[in-house]
Amino acid sequence: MKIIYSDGTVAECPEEEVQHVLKHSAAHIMAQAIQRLYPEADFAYGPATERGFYYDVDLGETKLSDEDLKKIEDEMRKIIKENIPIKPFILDRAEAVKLMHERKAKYKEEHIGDLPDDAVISFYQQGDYLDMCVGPHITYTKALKAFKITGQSGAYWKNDAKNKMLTRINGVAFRTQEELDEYEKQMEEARARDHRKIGKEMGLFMTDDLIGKGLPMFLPKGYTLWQELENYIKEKERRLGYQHVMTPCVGTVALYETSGHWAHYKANMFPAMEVEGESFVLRPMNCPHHMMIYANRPHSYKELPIRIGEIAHDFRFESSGTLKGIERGRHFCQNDAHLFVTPDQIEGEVSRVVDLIFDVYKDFGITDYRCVLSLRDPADTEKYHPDDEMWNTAENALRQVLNDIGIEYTEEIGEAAFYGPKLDVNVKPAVGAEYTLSTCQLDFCLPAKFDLKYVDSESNEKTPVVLHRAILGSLDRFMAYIIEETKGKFPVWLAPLQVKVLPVSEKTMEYAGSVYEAIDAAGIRTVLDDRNEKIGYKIREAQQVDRAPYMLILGQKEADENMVSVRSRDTGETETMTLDDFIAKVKNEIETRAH
RNA sequence: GCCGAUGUGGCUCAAUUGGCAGAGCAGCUGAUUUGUAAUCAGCAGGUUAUCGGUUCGAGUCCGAUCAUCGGCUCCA
Repeated sequence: MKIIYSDGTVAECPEEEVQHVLKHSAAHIMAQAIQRLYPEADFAYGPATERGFYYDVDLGETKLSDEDLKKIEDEMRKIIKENIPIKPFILDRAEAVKLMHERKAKYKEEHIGDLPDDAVISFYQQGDYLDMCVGPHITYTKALKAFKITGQSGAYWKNDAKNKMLTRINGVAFRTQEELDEYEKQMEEARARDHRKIGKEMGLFMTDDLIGKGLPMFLPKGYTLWQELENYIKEKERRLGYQHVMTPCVGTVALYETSGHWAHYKANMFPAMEVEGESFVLRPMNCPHHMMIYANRPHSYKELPIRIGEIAHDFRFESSGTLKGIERGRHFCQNDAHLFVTPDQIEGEVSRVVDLIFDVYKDFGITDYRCVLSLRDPADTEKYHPDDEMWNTAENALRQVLNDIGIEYTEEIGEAAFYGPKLDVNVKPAVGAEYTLSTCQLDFCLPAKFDLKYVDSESNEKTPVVLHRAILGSLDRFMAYIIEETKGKFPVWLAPLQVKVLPVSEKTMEYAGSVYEAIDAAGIRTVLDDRNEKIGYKIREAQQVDRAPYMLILGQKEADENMVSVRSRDTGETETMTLDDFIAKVKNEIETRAH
């Protein structure tokens, strides 16, 4: 595939650039189609992205329907068929501003103003369509062979909620129709493993308008899984010297004024409740509670680090548009802990937290994640606690530790908590945008606000440093993630139903009943399907709906030989063994948390 | 919150230009006694999200509200 650079050079496109150039040129072809259909359209940004491409357009009062998107798609096909040549040219800044001004391209004109002084300002002409763009692009429109408009949404100009909302039209582009078909197949599979769909199918959780939006409820099967996660992580933490506590979900406004949440986090909190002249809030996080537990009595340096953990219920007033099943609700349970350490314990403790994160990921087979060092945006004085020296110390310390541990990470500005920088571990869901699973935050701020102290070896009072960390993040979100990763086919230790006992007919019901009793008595989660149905019917439900790791097929043969036929959910194969061997096998898989 | 779309039994979906709200699965009852991904028959199940409007007549058209979905901003 030939491409043309902004200086007019034509060259064969490097293999690794092909997708990107196709997507970007598709965005231009789409823009041309939009311009033909909506001559008043003013174009903002139209880049290629990881998933596809989009163009942000100001359409004035015009609103697009799905049919309008189809019309744009049809117009794109016409443009491709016309096989229009794509030619670049370069202007100096004054000429570029003048041209954009003449064409009433006010977003492009503003964009020129944002470019550095030495920027080369290039344009691509594509028939009657002109776009300011660095390129490169395909040389003729016919080189775009496969694309699709996937939808529209709103998007703020320059990603800032204070700016005007533009219409973002999204699309995907590929080399061939086959690649496009493959993409659509993948999208369908992703939708099939969406935790909201599987959660409903399996009866893991529910929501109800009368309960309230963003407030999912865990049903018996979902709560079983939940409890396994809770027990798992608390046991891990206990062995690492964590002490678990329980604290209330409501606190005084004064508590959050002390912590600084009231100043920096109020927009994400449910409003205060006035009771008997006092103001209370549902807590958005439990850090202040743990600070007060530390402050409950004096501490010697010999006690540190002190590690306070809690499976903590928190409530956040999330924007309605951001709620998503159990991945993001207005109530959730953090796997939270606060580590109170001396300055020279920071590196060791951060390192232990990082080890714990990856140890847990290994247990769950999580391999697809991304580490981010989240820093403050110094310009955002509203969001962040104002103390440059504190921030510099904390950010440098955390960066230093990460470098010493030797993990790979990228730095992102403006992603820190209001009180300190964090290491975030991010993952991608089946549908939607990346989110944070685990986090480890370094905090020099809250301990000072709460005037926390310890006595050092020279009898001087010192302020401890606090690490905030969540390994499973929130249990809700972590559950959403493993539902999607496993498609509901949980490993035995997590499966809400571990063994389903299926008698072939009522003739073997009594034998099946005794097998069921023995499995149940062994502490394995089991159900006896005593319905008068054919074995194929029972298997189908156990496999497809319950997703039970093991099914026991019990007919006359098994009853006569006093054996069980074990059907595996994952292989579909059957093995005959004694009941004792089967129970031992399952218990072993539970204990070792086999994948 | 913002932009757009959607909302019909528990679930998945039908219902032509506005003209009698229907099917499959699940549930219940009965028959069948079954060998590795759906046995047959019958029964029951709905104020079409809610409220209002247009109309002789509204699931369908209009308005408001609520919820959900795809994004944006934000976030564990």
